[in-house]
Amino acid sequence: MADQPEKRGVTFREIKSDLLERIAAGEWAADGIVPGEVELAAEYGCARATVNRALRDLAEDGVVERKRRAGTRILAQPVRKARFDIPISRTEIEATGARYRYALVDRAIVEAPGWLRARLALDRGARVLHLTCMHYGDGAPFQFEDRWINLSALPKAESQNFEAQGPNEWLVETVPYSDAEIAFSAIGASPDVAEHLSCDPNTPLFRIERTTWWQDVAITHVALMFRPGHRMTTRY
Amino acid sequence: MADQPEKRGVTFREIKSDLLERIAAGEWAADGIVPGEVELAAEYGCARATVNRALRDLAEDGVVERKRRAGTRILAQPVRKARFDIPISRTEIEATGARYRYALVDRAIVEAPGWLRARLALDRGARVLHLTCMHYGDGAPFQFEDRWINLSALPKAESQNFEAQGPNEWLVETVPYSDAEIAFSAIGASPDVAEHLSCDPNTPLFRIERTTWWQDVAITHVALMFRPGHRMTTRY
DNA sequence: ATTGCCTTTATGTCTAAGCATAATGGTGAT
DNA sequence: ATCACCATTATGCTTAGACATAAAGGCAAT
Repeated sequence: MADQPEKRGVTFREIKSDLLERIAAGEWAADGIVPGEVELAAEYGCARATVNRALRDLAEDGVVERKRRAGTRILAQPVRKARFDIPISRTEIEATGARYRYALVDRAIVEAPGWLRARLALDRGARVLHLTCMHYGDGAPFQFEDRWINLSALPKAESQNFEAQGPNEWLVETVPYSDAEIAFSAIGASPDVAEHLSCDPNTPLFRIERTTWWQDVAITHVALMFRPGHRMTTRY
Repeated sequence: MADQPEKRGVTFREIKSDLLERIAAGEWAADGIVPGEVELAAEYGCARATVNRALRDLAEDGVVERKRRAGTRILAQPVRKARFDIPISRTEIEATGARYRYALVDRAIVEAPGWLRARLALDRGARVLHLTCMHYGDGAPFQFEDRWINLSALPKAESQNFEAQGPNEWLVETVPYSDAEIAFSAIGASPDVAEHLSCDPNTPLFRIERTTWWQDVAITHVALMFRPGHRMTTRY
């Protein structure tokens, strides 16, 4: 049923898509366990590493689940995994061909409010830099940024005025590769945000919140509110 | 600078995180090109395949970009890639420990409206199945589902009444592995949706829209409106 | 100057073989 | 019966070597 006796080896892509078809056809639906790598390699007439690569790919796509010794199990209800690019606002705007403009709205050094202390695991009385900024595309409001930077983790931020360059870009340059937690949600525009985005208060806005760590110490927390009607899209 | 002369081989994970550190430290920031695989393999004292695995992983994470012959380039403004699990509502609700309940609100076979024809590339006068459903967690409204199914692509759907099983689960069983486009946005609750989600009209709701194809023919389009305050979270 | 071809080169992938590791299931002692 | 330990086994990872392929850059003919 799956026989590719090419002289040149079978590719892991071929194996992957063949396996996908066979899974979709329900070939192993019974107990949900796929034959072992050795068996599949024999069947496809290739090395085990090639089957391994195909199965590893399928596992990354969320089609199967692999556990040592237990074998490769087909997920009954595949958890499809969508991938999103998280661009910085300049890139996102310029990708549409629009002219990007940045503006600092407000800058203040304050004691971290309770909700932020909890979120970033800060000490009582920790000082944070609070920035609010606007990002425009072709002059029209695109995104409102409400950012908090942990000054004890990133004292350099205190000497930045963020008038010319947005904190997002500065942070990407300064702390480029960090861990992050990201959350998507909807929120009504507060009067202040509504003003900046030129919309009515309580207009539903798409919001991204992101908390960023570097080696387990919290660096920054940001809420990004997009102009009304913004859609974030991907294919998978 | 990077010297792991262990007797047992260096792992690709070690190489990956070491490379990340070196990239973050700006070691090759100048022209943005990382040494070739052979060179790195010599430096780490491991096989090229191991370096390859590490670099491939970094490329998948959006840290570097790899091109044949051209080498491995560090992305100046790394497009970080977040991965989201797209669960079906039953799974999502049961994962919180809540009791799941499904209800069909409405079912009708209609001519596809213009916006849907455009989106799914349907012929004029194409018939579609329009379903609206509710998903509850511990009796409380969780998600409102507004689904359209292309009957010419999936005639089997017509004989389903969807009273006991939601269309999402049925589709996952029936057309398991398909292509999809997904979009996140915010929208105000329509009076109808507000009623079902027990909230006020115009309450900001997080919305997921998904269009699904199987072999280039559109199967279904769905809009999922979540209860107020819903957050969709991931780490990366 | 432009076009087309050819060489070089770095990544992409496959093979064959081996050791590592985690989970399972059985065995034996208490 | 219970629990600690050990053997088994499927996946996870590394090695060393080879061929494939795409892209860059140079060379040559137009």
